[in-house]
Amino acid sequence: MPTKEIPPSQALLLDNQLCFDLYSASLAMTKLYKPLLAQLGLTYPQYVVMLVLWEADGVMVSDIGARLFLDSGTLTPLLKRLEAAGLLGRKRDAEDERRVRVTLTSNGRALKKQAAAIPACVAALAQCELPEIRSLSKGIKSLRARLLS
Amino acid sequence: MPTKEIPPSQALLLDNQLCFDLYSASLAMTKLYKPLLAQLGLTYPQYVVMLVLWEADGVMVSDIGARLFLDSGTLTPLLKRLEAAGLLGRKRDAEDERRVRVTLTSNGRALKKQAAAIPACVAALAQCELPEIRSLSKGIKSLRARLLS
DNA sequence: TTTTTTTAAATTGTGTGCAATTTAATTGGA
DNA sequence: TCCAATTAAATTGCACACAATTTAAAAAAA
Repeated sequence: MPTKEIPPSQALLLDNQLCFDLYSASLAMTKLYKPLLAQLGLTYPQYVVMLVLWEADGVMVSDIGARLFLDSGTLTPLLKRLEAAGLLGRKRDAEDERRVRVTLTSNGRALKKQAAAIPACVAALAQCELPEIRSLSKGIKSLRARLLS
Repeated sequence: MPTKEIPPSQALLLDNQLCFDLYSASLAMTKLYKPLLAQLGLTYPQYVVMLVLWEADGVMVSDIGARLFLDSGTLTPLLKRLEAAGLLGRKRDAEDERRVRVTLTSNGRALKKQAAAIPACVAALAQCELPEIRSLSKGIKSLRARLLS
């Protein structure tokens, strides 16, 4: 069985880099989403921010960052674009003026209905069955947890 | 067994998006590589370009793009930075002046020795055993092939 | 209470990704 | 042969990611 160590001569082969599998598959996934999200006027990172807000509206920028593993340097300009698009509002918290609370507008909430069809559409385009998705998802989440620890 | 379809009410939950697992794990992986690659003066995308060239030197920009699924809009400025760093040279092909051939310098070839330790180092930091890496890699490569088809 | 430290966002600067366009060279017909 | 498609890089413009710094506010310490 192929469980031997990788010889040094093959350690740097591109095809042996799990990092590149993740990197290239993530970019390929984003390309698949692009035409679907374009119909909603969203980029992929904007879409995942909307996913967070559709689950829990009225959260702080830092809460979104903790959920998505992104910092304010990424989120602040992205949230400003979503605000300019009329999908959400940003307001300093009265309790703690350091924090900024993000709240969906009615347009932002309404967009969820249009997004509802996307996951099934992507699974179909990717020719993915549910068991494979579950298995891959579990393995990648487990890896991610160790990468971030 | 948990093989039932996902109900519509859960289809948009962030934790059910394989795309986000890939996206966040890829970014986490890049963060793990960053301090290691900083010692070589490389970013992560620059590193994968060097992996390609260490396998096959003297290839065209389009060959690198085909291998990495990246276009000239991404590669041209990246290759210019690697050229400015003294790791490679870019020269118009005499056979076909549209094409640009990329060739490692002696410094670029020498850097491979310093990079040799990186894969094992990453696997250790990620607390990854070889069977898990192989299994994940196989599953993600298979998915990527369908995403790009 | 006053000062120091910590914290949350925002800002700045660099390096990707990629769509769309441009430039220049090659190819493939009329 | 000449000229219209095609092709390979480069260029332009926009949107991330993220390190490093800044700003302002809250919390902790002296």
